[in-house]
Amino acid sequence: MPNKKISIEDVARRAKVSITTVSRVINNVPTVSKKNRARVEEAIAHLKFNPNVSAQRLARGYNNSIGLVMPGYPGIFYSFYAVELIRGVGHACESKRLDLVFHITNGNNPINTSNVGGIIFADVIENKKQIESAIAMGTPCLIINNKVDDLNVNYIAVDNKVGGRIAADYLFSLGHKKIATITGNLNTQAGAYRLEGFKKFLKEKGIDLPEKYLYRGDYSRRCARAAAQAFLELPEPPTAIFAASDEMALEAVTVIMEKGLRIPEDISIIGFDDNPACLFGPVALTTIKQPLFKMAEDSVHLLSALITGKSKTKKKVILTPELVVRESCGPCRS
Amino acid sequence: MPNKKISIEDVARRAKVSITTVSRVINNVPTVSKKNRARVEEAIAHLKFNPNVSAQRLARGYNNSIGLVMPGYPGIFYSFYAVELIRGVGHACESKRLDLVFHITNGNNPINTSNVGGIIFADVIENKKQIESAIAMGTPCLIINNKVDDLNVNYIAVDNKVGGRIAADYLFSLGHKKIATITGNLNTQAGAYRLEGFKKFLKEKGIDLPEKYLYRGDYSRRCARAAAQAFLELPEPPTAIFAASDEMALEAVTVIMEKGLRIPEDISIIGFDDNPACLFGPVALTTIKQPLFKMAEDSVHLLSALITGKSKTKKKVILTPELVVRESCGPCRS
DNA sequence: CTGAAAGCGCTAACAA
DNA sequence: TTGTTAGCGCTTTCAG
Repeated sequence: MPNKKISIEDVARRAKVSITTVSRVINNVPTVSKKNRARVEEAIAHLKFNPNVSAQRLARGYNNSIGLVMPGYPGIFYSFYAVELIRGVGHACESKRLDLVFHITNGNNPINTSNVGGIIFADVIENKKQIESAIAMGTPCLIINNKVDDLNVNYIAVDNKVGGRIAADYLFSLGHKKIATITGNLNTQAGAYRLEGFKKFLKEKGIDLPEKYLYRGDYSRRCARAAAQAFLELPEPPTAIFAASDEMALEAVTVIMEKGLRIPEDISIIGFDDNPACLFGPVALTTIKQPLFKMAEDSVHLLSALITGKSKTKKKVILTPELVVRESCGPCRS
Repeated sequence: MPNKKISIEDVARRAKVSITTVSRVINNVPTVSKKNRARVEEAIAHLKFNPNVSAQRLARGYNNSIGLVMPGYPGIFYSFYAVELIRGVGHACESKRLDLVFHITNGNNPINTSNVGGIIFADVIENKKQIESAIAMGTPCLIINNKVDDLNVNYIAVDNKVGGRIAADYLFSLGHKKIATITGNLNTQAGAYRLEGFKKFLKEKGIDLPEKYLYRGDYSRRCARAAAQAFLELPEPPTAIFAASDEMALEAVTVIMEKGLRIPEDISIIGFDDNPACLFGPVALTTIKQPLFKMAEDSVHLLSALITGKSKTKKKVILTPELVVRESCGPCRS
């Protein structure tokens, strides 16, 4: 079960140098003669030597691998959100040659921080103590997509309130007054803030958001379907709908078209995310774009700087989402 | 940048025992007196001690973490396939308290096997040498969803030929003769085998699969859309379509309904995967189910047994996919 | 049931 | 430019 054990010593013996020299070659330390370097490289190649990472980490006293902690609630993996983060963090780690240690958490299992240099928390759901304890251990932490100001921790988040606001603003500018929304999971900050920004703008314009136009969803297609059906059965159906995710918007589109209504002529619909799936289906979806992939990549770079000590101060980055106009919204006709 | 350093020694000091005893407590070695165990546990809790994983691994000479290597071609993360594997492997590792080291590979970057106990390769695309070299290093390897008999390596795969066959059989049993298919990426074994099984069955029944009914896709919605459009424009459109993934099937459904045709009355369609998304949309999708999540979980268990030496022999597991009948296929009417 | 001591494979002063 | 040596924090014989 242990791996074959070709150690730095074997390499040193074959190259007829000290292990220090081998170590220098491994670590690209310049002060090695051309001749010795060549010999060492030959030996490494010949023996198919790979340094023992555990030994390196132990000796160095630090560890540059990155932990990614993903909340494990049902359905999260079917969200564009989760996939983009995994993809972004994964690619960034690969290109920086950092090990990515992936965890799915239920919020309770404590994380042994000793085998990662830092941790990226993808959203915060029921696992604040986890974060607190990681911070207490002195591990650099970074939270994605949640403003967590009370913990004094690094975060990169999108301004979801502004996102909700932009959606409302756009629909309003098109002349809509009867505007409904399918929210995300309101236990997530994203869900709650999008609704908040959305509602606030409407209120400023003197538009009411009655209960019947407010469907509390959870980002799932199931909810979106139920919501859309409910809206359409209303005596006064909305003329526009804001869905807190593209997935939900797409499902609403399907329901609406099943009923024989047209988009955007009869109903306008706007999503959130800028999921590539927006481009497919019967109508290209207008949406609010949030740079998930980039956030994920940036997180790795930032955390990496924190781990290596290149960056010392707490970073709090807020990105602004933007409107992407496609075909699913049109002027209000009624 | 290094973590705070509370070591086993600090714990020993506080508990007034030797570090050996502390080690025993950490590792649940039974031969520790109740009294000492309690003292050590108190000290561990008080000091918030976490064993240094790198030191443990170095001392033990092995490492029970699991590497998951995912091919990095564009679009893979938008597949149900990839997500299910990540989810399944992730959950299994979490429940076995194994570290999961996640890699996205382009096939070239060699993998340093020294920091994982074993590796799961999620499919094999252009990275056979990687696998070979991991095997050569003595690292237990397991391949998901590819029969790779020439490498004498462990695998868990679904029988894709049978899957394709089941699809053809079902459509044929419904009376269809004009059957088209949208294939997956034919560079993947899954894509190629599904087509092969599908074609073979048809041939056995004396049914031809003309070029016009064969669209070489890549699992993307884009392809599916193009394929469906092409089929519908044919002078003699097919009465049934087999799509090599549910995603593609779903997109085809959308296209077909956009044209005003009904499913399954005008065209039957069957997918592959049993993606939960099958249940949504205008018509519940009939599909071929493959147990991706379970395969992923099983992979972890199997690999773990291989790593710890509990299992010695090569395992080659072939799972059979099964038909899931829902609403998208009906009898041939023409 | 307990502890002393010898490494695990590597890095990083320090000396040469 | 090189090599010697002392650890990094833990596990694991081996005595006691």
